[in-house]
Amino acid sequence: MLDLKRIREFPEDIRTAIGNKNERGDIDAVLDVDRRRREIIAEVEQLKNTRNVVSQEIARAKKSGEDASARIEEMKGVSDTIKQMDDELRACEEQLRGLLLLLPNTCHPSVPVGRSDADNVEIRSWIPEHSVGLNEEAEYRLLDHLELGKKLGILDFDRGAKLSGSGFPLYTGDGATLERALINFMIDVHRREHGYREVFPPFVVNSDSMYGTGQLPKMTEDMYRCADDDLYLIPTAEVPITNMYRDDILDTEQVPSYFCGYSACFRREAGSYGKQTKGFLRVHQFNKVELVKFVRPEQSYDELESLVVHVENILRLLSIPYRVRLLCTGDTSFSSAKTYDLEVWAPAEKAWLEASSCSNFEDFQARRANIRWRPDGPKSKPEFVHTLNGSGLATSRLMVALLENYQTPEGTVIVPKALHPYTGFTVID
RNA sequence: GGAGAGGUGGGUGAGUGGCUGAAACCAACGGUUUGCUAAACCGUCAUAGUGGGAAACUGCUAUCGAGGGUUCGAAUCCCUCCCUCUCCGCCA
Repeated sequence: MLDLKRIREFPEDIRTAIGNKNERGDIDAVLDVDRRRREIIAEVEQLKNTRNVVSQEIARAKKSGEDASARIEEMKGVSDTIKQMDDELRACEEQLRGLLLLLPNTCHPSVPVGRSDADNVEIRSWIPEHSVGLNEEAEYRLLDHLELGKKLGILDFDRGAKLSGSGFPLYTGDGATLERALINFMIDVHRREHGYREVFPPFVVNSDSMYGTGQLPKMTEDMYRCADDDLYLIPTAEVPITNMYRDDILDTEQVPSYFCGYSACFRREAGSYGKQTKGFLRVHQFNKVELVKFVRPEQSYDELESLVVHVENILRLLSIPYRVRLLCTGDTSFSSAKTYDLEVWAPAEKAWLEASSCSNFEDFQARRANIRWRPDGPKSKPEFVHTLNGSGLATSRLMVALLENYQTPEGTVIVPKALHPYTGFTVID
């Protein structure tokens, strides 16, 4: 949610910023409703003041045995008017909130203005020595992850589809173990090396939580919902972890706080059939380790840089080629002010696959979820924190890159060294 | 699923129609005292909206789980909903 005062003060800037994001938002409506709202407030509060004062007089009069019936009669009318105006005010505020919830975050000035993926900017890349197929052809035909999965008996998309539908992967044997190893490995690195506190969140949340991080009201179509209980399956652990502190005021020393957590992630991916749907490239359920930070506003951009480095570190430890891209305004998501994507190289696909997205939301989510802190000790006035998160990382795309990069000419897959303590085996054959 | 209890400020917890934005205690913060630590004492100690002011600050309004009702006036009475806890049943 954007700051209403800021919209009042700089409506043109906001309009431009929203346009740059390929979004729309009715700034005029916001300003109109807000003006109307403040008019009503001025009037109704005057009346309430009168009512309070006169009620005191009535109390006093009654105590001393005077007749107060004239004033009581008068206040009946005042109360009725107040009731009407309160209704009108509530309607205004609901309308205003509805409008504000639909406005996207604005991008940071360092984000390049652009319309699509083509305008994203590569920041850096990292290619380990053993990599094949990035610039040169491999000496043998590379199998893609589907072929490898089938050949090695570690992925069974057909049976996954039988159980749940397409896009619900089934891992079997060493594939299941490898998946679990990846998750544990990543969490351990983040908690041991990078200073994140581990949480294991619920995988379903209520609608307040979904509003808090910005999935609702715009992304309704993309979420699985348990209608009987009005609960939603989380699309990312970002939702429960960020909402841990919804409606809270954090102490000075609680900021910054860093959390990492595993969750299964559920996405309906409505309307995306036909693109890149094979195997792991687009699924309805996947596993992800998420990083979430609650930080001091003035440090949030430094925190974004370190967040990206933490994710990169996982890929380096696994020795998987990747590149970091800064998303342009048009490609930056609704809630984000600045986003870096990390893409892993899949040599058989000959494609970069998005495996992580690291974003600074500034105070956009904090404002929606009402997450504040006291910047300067217990007496100081609460301010909104800045929130950030990044996938650290999603295993589905990572698994594709891992299998394809670590395959041998014989069609087996070497397990990266870093995972050996977690798998207990060093090769999948 | 059945039965019951309860939701008040950072915490505990008083408060059944007006003098209660809310006692008291604890925690926290500032200070006094004190060889040091501790103790004692004094003071401060919610949030939001809206207006005035350059600002420090200040007026008003709202808020005792949420919403509605009764009333001149509601933390307090009535209704609906939500949540938490306990016991029983069922189950991993």
